[in-house]
Amino acid sequence: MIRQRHGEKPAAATLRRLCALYGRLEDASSDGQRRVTSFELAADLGTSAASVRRDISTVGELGPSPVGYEVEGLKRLLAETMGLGRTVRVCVVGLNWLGHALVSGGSAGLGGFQIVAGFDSNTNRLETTSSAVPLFPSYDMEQVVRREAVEIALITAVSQPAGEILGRLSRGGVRGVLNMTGRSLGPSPSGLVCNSVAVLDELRYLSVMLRSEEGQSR
Amino acid sequence: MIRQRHGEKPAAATLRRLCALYGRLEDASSDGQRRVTSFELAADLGTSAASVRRDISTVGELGPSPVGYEVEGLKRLLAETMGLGRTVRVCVVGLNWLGHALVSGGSAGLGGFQIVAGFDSNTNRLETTSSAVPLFPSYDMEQVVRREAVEIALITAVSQPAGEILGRLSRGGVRGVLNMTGRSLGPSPSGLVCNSVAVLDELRYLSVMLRSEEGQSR
DNA sequence: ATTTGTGAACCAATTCACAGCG
DNA sequence: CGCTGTGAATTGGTTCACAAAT
Repeated sequence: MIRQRHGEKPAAATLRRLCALYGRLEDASSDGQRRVTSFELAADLGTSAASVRRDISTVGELGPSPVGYEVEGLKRLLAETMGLGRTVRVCVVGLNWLGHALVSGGSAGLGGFQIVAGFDSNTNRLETTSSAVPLFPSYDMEQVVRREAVEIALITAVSQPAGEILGRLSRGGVRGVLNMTGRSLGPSPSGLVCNSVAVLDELRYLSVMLRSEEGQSR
Repeated sequence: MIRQRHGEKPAAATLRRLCALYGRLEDASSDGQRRVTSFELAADLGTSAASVRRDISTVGELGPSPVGYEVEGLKRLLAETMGLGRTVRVCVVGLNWLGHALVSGGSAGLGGFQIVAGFDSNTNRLETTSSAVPLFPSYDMEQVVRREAVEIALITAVSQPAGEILGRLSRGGVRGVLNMTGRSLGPSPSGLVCNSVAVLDELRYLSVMLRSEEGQSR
């Protein structure tokens, strides 16, 4: 009972939330949950129920019923329309504390994203780092990512010229980059999509929210 | 030449961007940069110059000049109006790969946020973990965070009842939580602000963006 | 010449409120 | 009843375009 939907592509903000929703469904699924209402999902995701329903409706519909969404069905619908669910090969660039943690943890807790290589320009560090995945010096990056068919790079640190690194990745066939350095990487080569997650910015935002609700009830 | 601004409080989206902007200014400052234009900032932050100017104008103004913003002045303005710049004491809850990396790295790279304690309910792990900060069992959480005056908790993992952990933190005086577990923590006790950063969701979003620009030019 | 600050116009996204259904 | 799906209304956010300043 999955009806695919009208051609209107979902807006950016909606896509982002649908990704979070998909994650929540994986959890619910592995917890053995069968059905889930828009209200429960909204509470978990920190949105409104109306928003959850609206988001889902942009991508398909599962038939109105007074009983909520069927977890597996909804998960499958999202996986199909958004191309999720398959395994994606990723690499880690920069073996500082974060990069080190990622490669030593292997791909545990990374869902369908599989770490297949780690890079650092400091060759000493390549030897002293314990890792669950093979490590390479940065000058081999282009060849290794091509050979290993890496789709996405997690960048945790860059020494000096970020453009150089992005170039190597792009030429090696990488198409997406997640910038975790907290600093700008400069302009991306065309064909390379670049996102960023900045823990530090998030902490700052949290701290200003605390400051601004100093006095009042809520 | 800092004129403080009208009482209209900045919108949420704007505040978030201003936090990122503040980070960029710290970088520029330590790189010895003197002045910076809205165009440069926009390129670094991935927004438009108009948006940068609008954001800044919600918080004050530094007098129009054909020469850009003075880095130190703007940084100071943001620090004052948003309460940034001071040192904030934080703790780490859960010593999995990420928590371990955070406590062993000390507060390096965390800007003005200082890690003062780590917690885990597994007492074995407390002994086997190398750390730059003192570690405690979870049942001491309430007392330790009170004693150490912790303002914000970074949660990297929870064993079973998340509500229990949030309760201890809140009773101990913690006012903000950054959820890095990738899973919902359930309802927060009142008075506890909870944000989340989900690397996995970000990776998913990146992967759907790649899929959806498979065929076309841009 | 350039770059800021800002009305005004525009576009996007969220919420409201309710019809429809099991 | 309780829950979904969705027009309509509303709120929020971004861009445009230009006056002011230097």
